[in-house]
Amino acid sequence: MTTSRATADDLLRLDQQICFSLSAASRAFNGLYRVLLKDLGLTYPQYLVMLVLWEHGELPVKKVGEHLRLDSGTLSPLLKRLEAAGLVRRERSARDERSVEVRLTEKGVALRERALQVPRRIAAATGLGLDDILELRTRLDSLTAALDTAALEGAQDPEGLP
Amino acid sequence: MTTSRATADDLLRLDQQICFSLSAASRAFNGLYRVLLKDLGLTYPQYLVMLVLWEHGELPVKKVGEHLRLDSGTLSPLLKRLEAAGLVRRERSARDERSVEVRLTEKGVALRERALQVPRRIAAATGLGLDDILELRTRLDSLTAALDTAALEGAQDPEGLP
DNA sequence: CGTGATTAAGTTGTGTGCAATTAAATTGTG
DNA sequence: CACAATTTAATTGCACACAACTTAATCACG
Repeated sequence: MTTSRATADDLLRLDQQICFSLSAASRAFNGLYRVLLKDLGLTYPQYLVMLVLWEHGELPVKKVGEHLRLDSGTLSPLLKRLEAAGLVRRERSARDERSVEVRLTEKGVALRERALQVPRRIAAATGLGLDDILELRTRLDSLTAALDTAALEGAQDPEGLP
Repeated sequence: MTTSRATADDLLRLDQQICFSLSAASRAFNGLYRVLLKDLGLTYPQYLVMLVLWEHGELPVKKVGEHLRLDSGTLSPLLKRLEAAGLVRRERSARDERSVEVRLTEKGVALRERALQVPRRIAAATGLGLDDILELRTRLDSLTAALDTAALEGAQDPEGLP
């Protein structure tokens, strides 16, 4: 037990650095988006929803959730706020009354024009070139896929390791 | 107006991919930690606090917040929960009665032994080698620094761009 | 010494994020 | 057709994050 103590300690310290770095980066992004989106009256998750709607026009709540990996527990109140802000309308689908269609209002469509400047500012703030950004995105996506797989597998102890 | 439309559209789509990738990765990590930490009875932010305390032993709330970039609005209730779980004690400093010292209990110290296995599982789940992990950490840290600087500068429109 | 500025925690309010549950509609199957 | 299983939103409850504010203690400076 004493023999592997030093290594385990190192891992614990390393882990602190890794998980901290990730959550710090995430919150730093969030903070910058908060500043940039303040004028638009949007939060960062609300902006993500609007991006999806700007691209697809009209979608059931379910599809919005699939695009963003968010469930109805998060989306329902968020969409209510967007509706209260006059940016979207929610209507029960006539074809399938379980489903609720989310549709942009004129005001919601119009907001897109003002949002067009956001990505440029974000890109500038990262201090990274387009290639670096794309590479980072690729890395993050494969990391996400790996983490999801591990979580689904119940996160058993990795086999074959001491 | 029509001339730059396509480019701005592309940027908006690109932005969707980048910001989504980051928040998705962050939440995927969170989800895996949730699974791994369930046995320990800790949430991910609580685990971060415990890591800091395991390394430093005893710290005022202020210092914990500096290590993790969290303010008292987040830490006060979190520390109360850790105290209710019997993992830490909070005591007003005798030297400076504005300050509250957070100290591990015996139970809190003991929990460290069970936490030692977490980083190994996380590392295994990422599917990355130690070098890749360290490089990713470096990238994320510099990204965080850049984003913080931009946010502090009020996120003015980047100069010299159309 | 006294008073205004500063600092440290805590509190309040808003907005996610997610698990668990509920309610309603649809689908599949005998 | 009837009825169980599934699907879709919504709701509830808990735990962050963070802004804005409050309270209490300390500091700084005349």
